[in-house]
Parts: sequence; structure tokens; C-alpha cells
Amino acid sequence: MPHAHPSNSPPHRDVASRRERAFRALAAEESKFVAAMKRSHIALRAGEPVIEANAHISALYVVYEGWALRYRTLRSGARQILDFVLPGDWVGLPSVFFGSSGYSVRTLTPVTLWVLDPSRLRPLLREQPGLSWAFLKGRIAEQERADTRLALLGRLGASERIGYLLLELRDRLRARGLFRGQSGALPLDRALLADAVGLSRVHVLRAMRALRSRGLADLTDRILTIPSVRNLARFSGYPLK
Amino acid sequence: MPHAHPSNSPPHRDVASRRERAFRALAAEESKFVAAMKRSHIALRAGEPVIEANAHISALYVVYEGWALRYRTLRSGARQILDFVLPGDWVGLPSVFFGSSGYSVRTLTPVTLWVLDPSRLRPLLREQPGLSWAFLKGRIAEQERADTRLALLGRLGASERIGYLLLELRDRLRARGLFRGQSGALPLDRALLADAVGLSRVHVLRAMRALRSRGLADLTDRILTIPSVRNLARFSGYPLK
DNA sequence: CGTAATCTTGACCAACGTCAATGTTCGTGG
DNA sequence: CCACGAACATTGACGTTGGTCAAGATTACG
Repeated sequence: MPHAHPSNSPPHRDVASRRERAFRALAAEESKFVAAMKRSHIALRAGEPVIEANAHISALYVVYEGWALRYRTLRSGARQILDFVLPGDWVGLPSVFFGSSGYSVRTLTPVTLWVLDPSRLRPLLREQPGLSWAFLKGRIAEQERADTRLALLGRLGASERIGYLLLELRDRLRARGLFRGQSGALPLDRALLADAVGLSRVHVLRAMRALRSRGLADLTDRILTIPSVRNLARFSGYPLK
Repeated sequence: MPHAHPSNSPPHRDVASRRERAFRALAAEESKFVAAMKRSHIALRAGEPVIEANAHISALYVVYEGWALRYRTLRSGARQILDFVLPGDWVGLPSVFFGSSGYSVRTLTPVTLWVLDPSRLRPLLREQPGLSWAFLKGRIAEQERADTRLALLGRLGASERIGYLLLELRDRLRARGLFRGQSGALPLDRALLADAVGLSRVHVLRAMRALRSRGLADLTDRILTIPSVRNLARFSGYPLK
């Protein structure tokens, strides 16, 4: 439940075209869907909560711009990042079906959200059955990515996990036009990487040092550089299309 | 691609009623859906492949009876079990949307599959939009379980992972009427548990010995006994409803 | 019976976590 | 412009968890 500045005005014009493009790159097929449910925008600053795990609230958003985290906090206090949420990604679907979701989401950068009306999802699926195909397809693709992350944590070593994660992020950003060439900005620190790949902060450092010394990847000052995608992919078992 | 005995006859009468009940317990809302796509039955023996990762084939099944494994094999040869597939579960959805799936599936016990016509999925969603809601709900629920497994591998120790997995299996079996009281049969050996929770075979043994000596769980001769679900749940962080 | 899996155990080793100390960066207020 | 503190980055020493290897015990099955 974002306690933030609701707004009905679209984002500023000057940067809108670039952003629009980035957003549409992914959501092309779902955009009609989203438009029909859209209620307003919300602008959030970095580090704000979006939804809380197990809260009995139905809320549905699509990220328009910015990065967010989807994570769980365990009894022990440890945090597992389930996914990085990028423009075009949905937030809150489980809460529409089950009244709450098992994950929390918080912003990592300033984020603009589209606020959707959860109660419209069901009628929309009924009225516009053609859209449900694209929607389902998106959910299935997400499941495949979840499978990948599971195999990663279960069966790969530290450096390989990180290498894989970085490549996946690179590709997701490229699909949105947010990453070109060898390097680009990622708003990630060590703690985040650690909680995403299931390692300690310190060990992430060691693994990244190993990657850097082999010339495979470098993440310094929030700038990711991958000199050779081929090499890093080979090293970490990442499939190249 | 099961090279197996196709059959148009329904499963034998003598045990059918018990099986039907078990199956319907879960798939109640999806059963109309399945019925409309169903083409035939296939009976497979234990250990047979159902679908192969990255094979360019669209195939769609629902498990009617028996256990199967959904897994990935990594470059190193290591295997990560993504999920245990139980009666009522779908197999092959990604292949319908993307032409192939990233996971393989093979049977663990003798299995009866319903063979569905993949090409009917899209028109069915269009013609019977009411069904897509239940279907989507099932996919979202699966995603939540995937999130749980990820947090498990990323942030819990060996005994807790195993305890959690056993409780989850118990609950899934109970929902299908396949597990009652304190103990029940699971067709699992150590190697399977190990590949499911991301540990070595030997270490699974150690962790299970720890669980047994604390009186939390025992899996001997393929019979699982959980003296106190409360205790094991508390130990492994499993949420009780 | 005999062969092959699987289970079990112990000894040892590698990967990863924890802790603590020392930079370094960066924002804040004087 | 500087001083200060907070948060994050980096490193080393050391402890723990889990992996590997090998051998013997047990079971399954022909």
C-alpha cells in the first residue's frame, strides 16, 4: 500500500518517448489489457514498499519505469530476492486470486507504477478472451525463469550464479532498450546480489573478484561491464539464442 | 514423447473410483477444461521419459495417476528437480506457447497420463473465457510454490529444506486424498531428495538422521512418518493454515 | 546364489559464512 | 570549505556446512 503521491497526469513529455519505447518493448501484447484496467499513476521514491507479503489486500500494478524487488523475508530474518521487477512487469497478481501474496515488493530506484483495478481482471478475461492468451503466455514465461533460478541456486557455484544473473538482467534490460553495448548501469549493491543468489555479502565480493580477474564481468560503481558475453555465458552455463 | 502403449479405454474399474476422487480433489475447476481437450490415455511404467527439455515438440498432458519428476539437467550433468508432479498437474504447457519447454519430465512410478490436444488450448480459452480464470489461478498458485522453493534453497539449511519439502508433499498428497494420518508411502529415494533440495546424497542422509533423532520426521523404506506436523513445521518454517 | 543398486558410515576437503577491522564514499550541517 | 557520521566496500582469519571419496552393509532381483 504505497502512501504516495497519486497522480492522473502522464509522465513528463521530455523523456516520455524513450520510456514509452522501453516499456512497450515488452508489454506490447499486454498493453491493451493494461489500458483497460488502468486507474492512475503512482510515483514512488527509492526504497518504498509497494506490497507487503501476506497482507490481506488486493492490489495490482504494472511497473512503468524504474526497478523494484520482489522478495520474501524468512522467519530467521533472512531475505530471499525472488526477482528483480523491471518496467512492464506485473506486481500483485497473487493477491487478486488469493487475497494476498507470499511476496513483498519494494522499490529500488524511483518508480512509476500504473495502478490497475484488480476487480476488472476477471471480467476483462471474460470479455476479451483473446487477451488472456498473451497474458497466460507471460505467466508461463515467468515460470520458466523461476525454474532457471531454482536450478541456479540448487546446482551452481557462486561465480556461476552471479554470472548467470548478470547475463539474465542484461538481456531483460536489452529487451527494454535499457542496455546497449558492453556496459550499462545497474542499481545493485552487493547485499542485493547476495540476497538474490543465496550467498553472503562477503562471498559475493569474492566471487565477483574472481569474475573480474578472469575478465568475465565487472560491476563497479553500479556499472556492469561484460567484455565478452560469449565467454561469460560459456562460463556460467547461460544459454545464448 | 512417450513411446508407450496408447489406450482409449479408461483406467480399470476396480480402482477407478478411488483414483477419480484423488484426481478430482484438485482439478475440480479445471476438469471441464481438460475434458474438452482430451484425446486419449497413456499408461507409462516407472522411469520412462514424458517430455524432453528443449525438444521442439508441442505436447500437453495432465497426470491422472502416479508420480513424475519435473527436472533440468545442467551442463555439468547435475540434475535439479524443479517439482514433483502429482495427479492433476499439467505437463508441457511451455511447449504449447513456445514450442519447447526448458524442463524434462519422467515418471517415478507407473503413471497414467491424459493426453491433450495442444492446438485446442487457444481456441478453448477463446470460446470458454470463464475457464481461463480457474486456469490462470492454477498457474499463479504454482508460481507461489516456485517462489517458496527458491527461498528454501537460497536461505535455509539442509534439515530445514528437507523438512519443508516433506511437509509440502504431505499437504499436496492430503489434498488429493493420498495421505492420511501420521504416515504414508512416498516413492522417493535419497538421490531424488538430494536433487530436489540441492544437496548431495550423503548430506541428505545426515540431515535426515538429524530429523529422525529429533523425532521430527522419518523416511525409511519409502514410508514417511511425521509424528508432529506442528513440530516439524515450526522447525522448518513451514506455514500452517 | 550372485550381481547390482542403494544405504550407511567415516575421514577428509572445499565452499561458503561469520566476525572484525580498515577503507571509502557520500550526504549533512556547521 | 571542512568535519562528521552513516552506509557500503574490502580484506583477512577462522569456523561451519556441506561435498567427495571410499569402503562395507543391506537390499532387490534375476
